[in-house]
Amino acid sequence: MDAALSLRFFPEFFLMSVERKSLEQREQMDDLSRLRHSCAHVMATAILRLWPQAQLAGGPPVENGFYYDIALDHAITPEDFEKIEAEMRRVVKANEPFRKEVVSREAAAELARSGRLGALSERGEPSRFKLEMLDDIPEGEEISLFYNGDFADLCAGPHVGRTGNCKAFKLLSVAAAYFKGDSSRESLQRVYGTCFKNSTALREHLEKLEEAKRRDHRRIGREMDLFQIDEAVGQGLVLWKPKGAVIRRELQEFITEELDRQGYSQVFTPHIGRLGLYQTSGHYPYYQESQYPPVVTREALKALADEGCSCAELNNRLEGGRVDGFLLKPMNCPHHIRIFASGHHSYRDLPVRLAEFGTVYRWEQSGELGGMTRVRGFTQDDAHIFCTQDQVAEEIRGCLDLVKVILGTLGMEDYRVRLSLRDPASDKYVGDPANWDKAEAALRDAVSGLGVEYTEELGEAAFYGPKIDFVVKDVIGREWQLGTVQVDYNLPERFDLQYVGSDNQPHRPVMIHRAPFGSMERFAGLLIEHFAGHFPVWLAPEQVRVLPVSDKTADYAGRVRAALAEAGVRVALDATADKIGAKIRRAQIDRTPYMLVLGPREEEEGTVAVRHSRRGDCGSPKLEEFVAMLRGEIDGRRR
RNA sequence: GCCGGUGUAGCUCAGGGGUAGAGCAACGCAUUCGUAAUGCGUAGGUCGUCGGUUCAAAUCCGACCACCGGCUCCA
Repeated sequence: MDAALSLRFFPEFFLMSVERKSLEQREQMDDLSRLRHSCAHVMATAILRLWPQAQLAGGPPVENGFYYDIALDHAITPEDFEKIEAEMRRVVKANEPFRKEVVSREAAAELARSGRLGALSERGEPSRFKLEMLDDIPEGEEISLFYNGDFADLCAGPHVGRTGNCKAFKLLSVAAAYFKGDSSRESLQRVYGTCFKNSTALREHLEKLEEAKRRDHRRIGREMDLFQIDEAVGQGLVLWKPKGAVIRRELQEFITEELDRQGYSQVFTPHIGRLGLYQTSGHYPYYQESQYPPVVTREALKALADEGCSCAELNNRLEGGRVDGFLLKPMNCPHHIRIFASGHHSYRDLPVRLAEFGTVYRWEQSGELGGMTRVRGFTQDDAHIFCTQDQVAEEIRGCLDLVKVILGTLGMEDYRVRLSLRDPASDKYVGDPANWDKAEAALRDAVSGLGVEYTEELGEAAFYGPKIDFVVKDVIGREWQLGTVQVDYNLPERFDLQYVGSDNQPHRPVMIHRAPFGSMERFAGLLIEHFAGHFPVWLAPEQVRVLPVSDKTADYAGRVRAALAEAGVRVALDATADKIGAKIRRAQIDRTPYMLVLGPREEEEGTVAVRHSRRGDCGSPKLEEFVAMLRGEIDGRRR
């Protein structure tokens, strides 16, 4: 439900592994994917030479490489990589041709039963995964095998000509993956590797991975002292430290200005709400798994104790929502809805737009937590719009404009837009189908007017309404949902919301959930990576650092610092006895955008020697000129 | 939650059954210096936690916790 601002995550490799490609798509598979797919076979060949009993599942190419899923009693570790790679090099050197053979379903099944598929020879054990994968191939589709040397695999291809083409490869990691992505099935070892046309391209890719590590928001967050996640406080709970808090404050001010411009009303609501509120909304008890357990009142606890209620019974009643208490809010909409519901509304009052930086809590699985992008408590730049069906289109346009302005100002242009529509064949959706048609048309209309590419995904809508998501990639290529705009026909119904129309009759308003950042935590994390910590001046925790060349200009440096502070600039003074080179190096490492080098020359002329952390030497303007220039850059939120 | 890996000073890391190591950062002293590291010195750690084996555990074993990668999930 709400989803409003659900933080969704679609690993591309997962999609690729479960999607069945059409024949045409396979034909079009680009050269690099083909090469990587072949390299996966080379790796499988090598692994089977080392461990002939290995059972292979699937081994497709993925965005930056390939993997192969393997069941094996020996746990493959990075220490094995060298051994496997050495064996792979032998396979490559042998330059075996990839040979395709189209076979009947029965012939393939026979080979799988004899253990010959995904193997170097017949084995005592059947190729159990291949057998099942064979069953998944639709009737009528061609069934083909690929051979290289002794290795035979069930595979639709296509492949490169010979193993000798896979020259530049490297194994990267090993991880677990469930067979067919089903957590109730066997857990397999997934060995990841990458392959390029030549060693130069491979080296460049590996350097890119190293660079990505340096940009990782967890690393930069620590280096720049922006935030921490403290074991003593709790997993997935972010502490914004003073410097990180500056960034968040600036972002919130920025968005608040935009909201004021667009006619939003700001509200504040508490972090908790009564269980009944969430029973009305439908979030409790159905989504208990992803919530912190309720805060039960003393009275309720005492009554249960007096009754001699057992722990098991208490658990039952809690799960059934039969114990009174409060919930840490998993979303903000119910609170906002109650504000809307507190008064009568004429159609003339609509739309009502209630905005809040609202902090919500969700019990994410421990294995899913990480950095700022997946946490258990986060603040959404949330708002709920209550409007008539006729106003939906216009409101959606406004929401998208907002997202676009925000991402544009920050220069985050590398996102994709996903339009999630209902599955016409399903009947799980609430609301009038005619209204759905209108809402979907309005969303499509708005998003196509945005001037960015988008994909329509049927069946991806929430049951309560269609939505638009802005998805960006982090530094290691994982996709994260940021901004979202969602239409909701469900909650107005559940809370029996009404307004009086021009016909003097009660009508049901439509709700729109939207959050341009998604959450402050996730957004800040991705922003850190986007800028590699080199924030534009308006966001930088420390905007200017004053660097006297020696103690002789300490007084002048002090006056410059004071003048800047007076002008509302976040400025620091490096009064250490270090040489100027060391001071510059330190400011550079701290990613302070502007450094002012002040020596006798500047003091005499009333100037400042300006150095920018990325642009280098920017000349020596008069102090007043620099202040004016800086204020313009800050106030204009220029990048 | 699942599989695997990791956990030694604030950070990056070495070491490894017998008194805990380096570089950077911090602190002190000297240096007063012009665009990415001045020199010398000082201080800093129950080696993630708990338990076991041992004369002796940071080191070996087990459990737990946290982090990293992936899987699953994500109203």
